[in-house]
Amino acid sequence: MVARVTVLSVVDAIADDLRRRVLSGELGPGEALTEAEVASRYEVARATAKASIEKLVTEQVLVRSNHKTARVVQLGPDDVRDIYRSREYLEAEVLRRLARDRSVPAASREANEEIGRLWQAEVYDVVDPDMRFHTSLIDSLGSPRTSRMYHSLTSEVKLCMAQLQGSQRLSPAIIVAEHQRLLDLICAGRGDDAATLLREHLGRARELLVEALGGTPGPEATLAPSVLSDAPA
Amino acid sequence: MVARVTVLSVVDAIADDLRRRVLSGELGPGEALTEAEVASRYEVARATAKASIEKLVTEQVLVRSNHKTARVVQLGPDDVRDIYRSREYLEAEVLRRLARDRSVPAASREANEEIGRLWQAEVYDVVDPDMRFHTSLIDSLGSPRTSRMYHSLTSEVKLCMAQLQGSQRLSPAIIVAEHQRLLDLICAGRGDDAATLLREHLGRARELLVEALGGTPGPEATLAPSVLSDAPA
DNA sequence: ATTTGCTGAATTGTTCAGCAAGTTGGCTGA
DNA sequence: TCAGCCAACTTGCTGAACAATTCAGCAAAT
Repeated sequence: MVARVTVLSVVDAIADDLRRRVLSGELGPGEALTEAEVASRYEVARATAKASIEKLVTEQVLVRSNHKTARVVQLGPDDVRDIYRSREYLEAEVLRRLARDRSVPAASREANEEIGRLWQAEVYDVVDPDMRFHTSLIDSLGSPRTSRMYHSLTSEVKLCMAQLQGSQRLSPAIIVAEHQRLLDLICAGRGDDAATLLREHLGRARELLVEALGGTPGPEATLAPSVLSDAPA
Repeated sequence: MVARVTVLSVVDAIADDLRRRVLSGELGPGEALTEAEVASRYEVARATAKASIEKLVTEQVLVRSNHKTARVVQLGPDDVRDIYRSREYLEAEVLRRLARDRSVPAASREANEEIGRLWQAEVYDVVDPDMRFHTSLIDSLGSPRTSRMYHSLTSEVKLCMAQLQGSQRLSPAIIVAEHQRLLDLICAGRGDDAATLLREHLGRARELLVEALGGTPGPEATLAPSVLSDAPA
């Protein structure tokens, strides 16, 4: 095994900082970022600033068309629906595969326990460990490309969160219970039921986000949470 | 509908041409591409060449680490397995969704018919319409992000093909039959069976590729092609 | 014989100044 | 009111330059 250290180029370092500022809400949706501004703020040449901006454009953190100045991406209701639909597609099949092998990732268990621990703390931020729960499911497959695809979605989810700070959150109690139920279904080899529960789980979060963004709720009726019950298959 | 023309920047045009040269096999795996070479070949400034190269690096067509010269990516057996596994994950769930709605995309039908048409031609290239068959299944969902994720995989599949020109191909007859069967299963609402057949279909192509790349075949036994029969569910 | 250190060529990372082309927003004149 | 025009700003690209890094080869030291 080769030991690896990461040497950040200036371009990467600036891109990282800009990404952080967008994700933290310091740069709001639609905000303009000219190359000259970035260059002077970080005291680098315009070419360097340009490269950083273009990197974030390919990551979909910024948007820009020819000869126009880059802006922080603005996610609308349709984007949120699409992001969550794509999450469902990928994650559902992963759950089926895990259920087939009855393989419950330890990292997922731990992430869910963490949500449970900070459940009754004064201020809790459930987003981060929640994300870890889902990504650890994906990552447990050991498929770099699948993980990479899912990562591009989670980064957009984080962007959603950043763009509606202060909106009401889902109850951590429900989240923890559903996560646990997902793991149980995997352990029981019930892939279809896990996929169905995942649809409800993600669907609820999605509709909350869509509503918070001012969109009208989707047409699909909330499914009866049949698989949440403990009735044997 | 507004008429749209796409104005390619110089950077994009060069990136497109380099990509074409890699995919056509003109640039073999591991081949070096220095910024100065690209700059002089296309008669542009080095900064422009650099941007083109970096674009292809983010697309995974080229690879490069800090201060090293970019090289055409070399896909090994593990890469091929990972690419096809990821394809399976994404495409299997899409088939289930399509089957749920019994929605058979017209474009997929057409793409498969095209494979059938050039089946007995002197020289046939089945790769392109085959790709179209699969992508049209994904695209029929109308989810930009799902399509984008799948596209990143198909471009790597094309790269595989480019890197082993002359290896034996699968029989077009079998491909057409299995594609048709997939569409039939979708039409019949048998999502699970479609997903299973897809696993076999992609698995066979994958093992052929892995073998051609000198890897040892994977451990999984070939499944009995039960769903290929016409027995009712 | 293997390691170490040096050196020079090649390559990348970044800067700077500048020009052409495109966009934006405000002003003018009908 | 509003189309058209102009000026300021911004991006796309260039060419040259310099610093930092990699790499291969070779000599010296262990």
